Order: sequence, then structure tokens, then C-alpha cells
Amino acid sequence: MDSHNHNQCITKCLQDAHHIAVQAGKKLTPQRLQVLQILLNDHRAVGAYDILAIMQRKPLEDRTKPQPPTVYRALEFLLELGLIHKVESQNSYYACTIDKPENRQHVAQAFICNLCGIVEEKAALAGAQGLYKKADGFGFKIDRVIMECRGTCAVCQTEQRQTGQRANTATGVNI
Amino acid sequence: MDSHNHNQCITKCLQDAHHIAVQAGKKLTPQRLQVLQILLNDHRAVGAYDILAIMQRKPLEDRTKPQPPTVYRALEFLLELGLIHKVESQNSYYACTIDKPENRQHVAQAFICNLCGIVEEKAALAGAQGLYKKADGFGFKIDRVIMECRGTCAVCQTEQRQTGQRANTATGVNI
DNA sequence: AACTGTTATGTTATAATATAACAGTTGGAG
DNA sequence: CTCCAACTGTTATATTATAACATAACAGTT
Ligand SMILES: [Zn+2]
Ligand SMILES: [Zn+2]
Ligand SMILES: [Zn+2]
Ligand SMILES: [Zn+2]
Repeated sequence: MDSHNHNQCITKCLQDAHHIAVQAGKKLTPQRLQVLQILLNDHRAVGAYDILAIMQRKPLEDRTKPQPPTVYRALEFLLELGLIHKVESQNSYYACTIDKPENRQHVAQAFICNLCGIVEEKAALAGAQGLYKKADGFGFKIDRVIMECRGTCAVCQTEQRQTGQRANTATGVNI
Repeated sequence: MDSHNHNQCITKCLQDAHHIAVQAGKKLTPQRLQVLQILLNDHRAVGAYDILAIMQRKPLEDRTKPQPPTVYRALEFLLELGLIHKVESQNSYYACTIDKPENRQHVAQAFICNLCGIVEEKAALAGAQGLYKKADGFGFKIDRVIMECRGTCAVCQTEQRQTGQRANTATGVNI
């Protein structure tokens, strides 16, 4: 059902990432890159401590085992550049898959499967317009929009059995 | 600017609450009622531990000082009945202000002021339709929709000064 | 090279949010 | 009355995130 070439997807995202970082005058350092790669590894949302566990299993050259602040700093950096998004309803993170014409932020609609954790990301177009218009109606100035849909993806609906593989990110994600 | 009669608003919400609880065959016990009243006290989003602090300052008759599970149990109950909502992007909670025709859940759009913490709640109508339609397009079955707008309310835009009163819920909310 | 400002990272500890687990209590249904 | 289910109390712990301070790496300047 999925005509998704993930190798190509990763390559494209990494190119974009370097480009965006340079444009913003920032550096995509090895650690930041590692976090981005972990999130790019598949299209699931991954928790900060799952990322930490992965990094600790494969520490970078000449580096000690990373600690929580290392992960959160990298996440903050990547969030600011719009390279990743946070799933607020699950305290987890996923790599942005939307084409970024300039390096502008966009309003993301995330469809998160409660069973397998996969995230399907769409750009909010008309949907966001309505929110901005509604906010204008009572003088509210929007800085940031969060739109998340929790539910069941097509694959998990087909497989009746609950796989229980959800949130098993620490062991399921390889880098 | 705000033609809001809050006493009336609270009364109405409490009536609805009792009605909805009875219809669902559940009980609005004193503790649950206390949590609801704390959230009804104003239209700000309040954190679980702020609620806890308030409850500990004014414990109910014949009750010891409540502990975290007490608060989270009450919040879970009220969430299930749709009487309150959680602000996922801030780990806080606010009382639902939308008229509830039956006791059906609704999709809430929350406009949260980053400065004063006030929440303006709207019911998502057309906006949610678009999401459900979009989800249908790739076979995703939606259980729950989260729509949050973070920004600045009209009042806080007028007052240039940052009041810094945001999140000062433990001391600011009286019951 | 030595100095300096800036960004990035390391390290330790702790804050903030949320739940597990089990014991006790209560209030109706039968 | 007895039993069951719902509710509550209690202790401990899990999970998520940040504060605070020290050090390193780097770039430009003299
Ligand atoms: Zn995106
Ligand atoms: Zn799935
Ligand atoms: Zn509501
Ligand atoms: Zn405000």
C-alpha cells in the first residue's frame, strides 16, 4: 500500500536539513545530525529518552555517553529550524516530511497511529486559514498552531490483532 | 471588552456537569467537584500540581491532604465526561465552556494566551470536517483531534508590559 | 601566538509531570 | 446482610524536561 521510497526520503530530508541550517547561519553538528537521523530512520514519533538510549548505544567518536540535556538541546535546535516537530499529545518527536520551499516554518497536521506510532504529516492549508480568521475575530494573535489527530492508520486497521509494537521505539529503531 | 458574567458561567457549567454525570451513570463526588470548581474559577489553564496545591490548602471535610493520584483521577474522570480539556502543549487543564446538547464529546479549538494563560475555547466545526475528510483520503481512522493555538490574547496585546502573571496559577487561583 | 567573544558540549543535580501498585472504605444491588 | 464495584488513601516510582555551572571548540583580532 505504501509506495514510499524511504532511502530517497531520508536523502532528500538530509539535503534540505543542511541547506536550511546553512541559510539560518547555524551548524548541523554531528550530534544534531545523529538525532535528526534517528528521527528520519522511520516515520514514527520517538520519545526523547528513546533517542537518548539509541545515542548511548552508538556514541559518536571521541564522545562520552550523552546525557538528557544533549538530546533536548539537539531537539530544540531542530525544532527551531522546523526540521522536526513535537507530538504534544505524546511527548515525542518526528522528522518533518513536508517540502520546505524557503526555510519557513509551516503549520503541520500530524496523524498519529496509536498502535504503531507512525506519523503521517500533512501541511495545513485551508484548515489553518480558518483558525487565523477565527482568532482575528476576537483579537487573538497566533504564534503557533498545533493540530494532531490520534487514531489508527490504514495498516493497523487491516491487521485486526493489536501488534503492541507501539512505543517500542528504544528497541525498534535502528540507526 | 469582556461582557462575560462569570458567576452565571460557573453556575451553568456546574448544572451541565451534574446532568452529564447522572446521564453517564457516574457520580460527581466532592473531590471531583472540587477539581471542576478550581478549573471553573477562571478561564485559565491550570496544571495538575497547581490544582493539587490548591486542594491541599483547602482540604475537604474529613479528608487528609490529597496526593497526586487524587488529582489525576479526578482529571481523568472529568476528561472522560468531556467536562474539561487538556492543553497538550502545556500539560494543563481547563473547564469546557461549550454548550453540550447531549453529553457528546466535541472537538475543541483552544486559543491559549502565552502571557496570562487564559483559554478561549471554540467548537471546531468546518475545521474538523476538513481533518476527517483528509484522514479518509488515506484510510486513517480518527479517534481524537487536538487543535491548539498558542499566542497572545487581546488584553495582553493592549498591555505592552509583560505582566509575567502567566502560569502563576498556584497563587492566583482562589476557590 | 595570545586574547576575546561566541557557540556548543559535558556534567551533575533536580524540577515537573504522571502512573503503578496495593490497601482500605463505602454504598448499593441482590 | 453480603458481596461487589467504585471510590479513595498511601507510598513509591516512572517519565519528561530543565537549571546551573564547567569546559571545550571555534572564529576573529591584535
Ligand atoms: Zn513539517
Ligand atoms: Zn498503525
Ligand atoms: Zn469543550
Ligand atoms: Zn493574555
